[in-house]
Amino acid sequence: MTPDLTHTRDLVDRLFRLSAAGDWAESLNPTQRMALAYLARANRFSRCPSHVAEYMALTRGTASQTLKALVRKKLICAQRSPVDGRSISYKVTEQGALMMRRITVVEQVLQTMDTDFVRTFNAQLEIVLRQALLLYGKKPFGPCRSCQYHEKTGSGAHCGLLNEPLQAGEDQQIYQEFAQEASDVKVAGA
Amino acid sequence: MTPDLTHTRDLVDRLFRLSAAGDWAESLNPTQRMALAYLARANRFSRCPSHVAEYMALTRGTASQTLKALVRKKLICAQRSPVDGRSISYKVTEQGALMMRRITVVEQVLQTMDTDFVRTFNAQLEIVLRQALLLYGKKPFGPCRSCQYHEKTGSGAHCGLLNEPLQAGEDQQIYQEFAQEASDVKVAGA
DNA sequence: TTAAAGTAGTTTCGACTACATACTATTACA
DNA sequence: TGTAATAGTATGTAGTCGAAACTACTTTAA
Repeated sequence: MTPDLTHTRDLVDRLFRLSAAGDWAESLNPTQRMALAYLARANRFSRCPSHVAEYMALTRGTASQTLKALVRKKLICAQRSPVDGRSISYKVTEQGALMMRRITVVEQVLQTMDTDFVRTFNAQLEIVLRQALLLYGKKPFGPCRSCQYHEKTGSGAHCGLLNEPLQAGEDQQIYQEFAQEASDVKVAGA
Repeated sequence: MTPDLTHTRDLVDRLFRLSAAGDWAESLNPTQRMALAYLARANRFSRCPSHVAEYMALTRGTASQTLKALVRKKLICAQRSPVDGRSISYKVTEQGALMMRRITVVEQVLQTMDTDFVRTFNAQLEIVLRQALLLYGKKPFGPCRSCQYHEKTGSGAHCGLLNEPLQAGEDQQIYQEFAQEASDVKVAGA
């Protein structure tokens, strides 16, 4: 019997909505929370409005609005790029970082579960998301370190795409220009 | 190494948002789509505003608004209960049913994947969702048929909780008063 | 070298989600 | 028979969301 795909879709929807409803917090709605969480995890090349939009599957206009709301609440602050006059990068403030310490619903649920189970669940979600991104012509994301342009140097690391040296710890952050090595790509259904 | 729970949460969020963005359709936003999909799958005892609210993890007020929007668009219609003067049940119109035929993003993605993979993914999502519902004191849902109050009779089936006979096919629909048998509950991490 | 095309971000508009809160009908129960 | 519980709704505030139009830079190519 083929599985009911509508049911699977339903499960994803409900899990998200349950978590969204539970994570509404004092003046921080699910959208704002996700944008803030992204900024807190993205490296310094990936914190522009268009990156947030791409990551959250929003239009640039919508992302711009949400970012403005976060600035109003002093959870992030804007920094103009010295290189490109059009570009703006957002940085999470201390207040914003503090906000991210709260444990969310999904995390709380997963804490009660077996480590192996979580690992498998994670891997499966990644496969499905990767496939979805592929189907929709969107860029994959990942930690800088596992990008094919990541180069180890004597003292630290270097980005071969932007030709920029990387600071310590930066290679663990999410990177927009991420390009996965072919050998790393997992095959669905394995 | 313990898995990164924040990352898992992120994956759920992104998968949902990607699917939500892709499924925006002519005058039908993701919330309305989900409410309509629920009504299309719920049995006749489970199509009230409060049921929709419970299922979608919304307040009754918000559910009421969304339902009103669907009525405006003639995708559902209201039916007052003859038994309880407070209660209203919504029914999907033909136009609404037609709208539900469209294949959604997640379904499209899963179609490209291995059947066994989808089955496993499904089971895992169910385990996580069940745990989340439990943690938040929410009711589990399921097809009428697998409810502990479901009783087979000679000609068809009967609901032992509401003491109502069930019509043909009705036992495949989603049921709000669902009570799962203890032996059916899957254990996480298996 | 400058005009056209492209890119980054913003603004505005209209429709709507979402919560909280307060409110109106019922219906249940003590 | 009155209070409590339940079902649904209205209202107000905040903010999401896409579409489209717009500003201000940057790249490209003639």
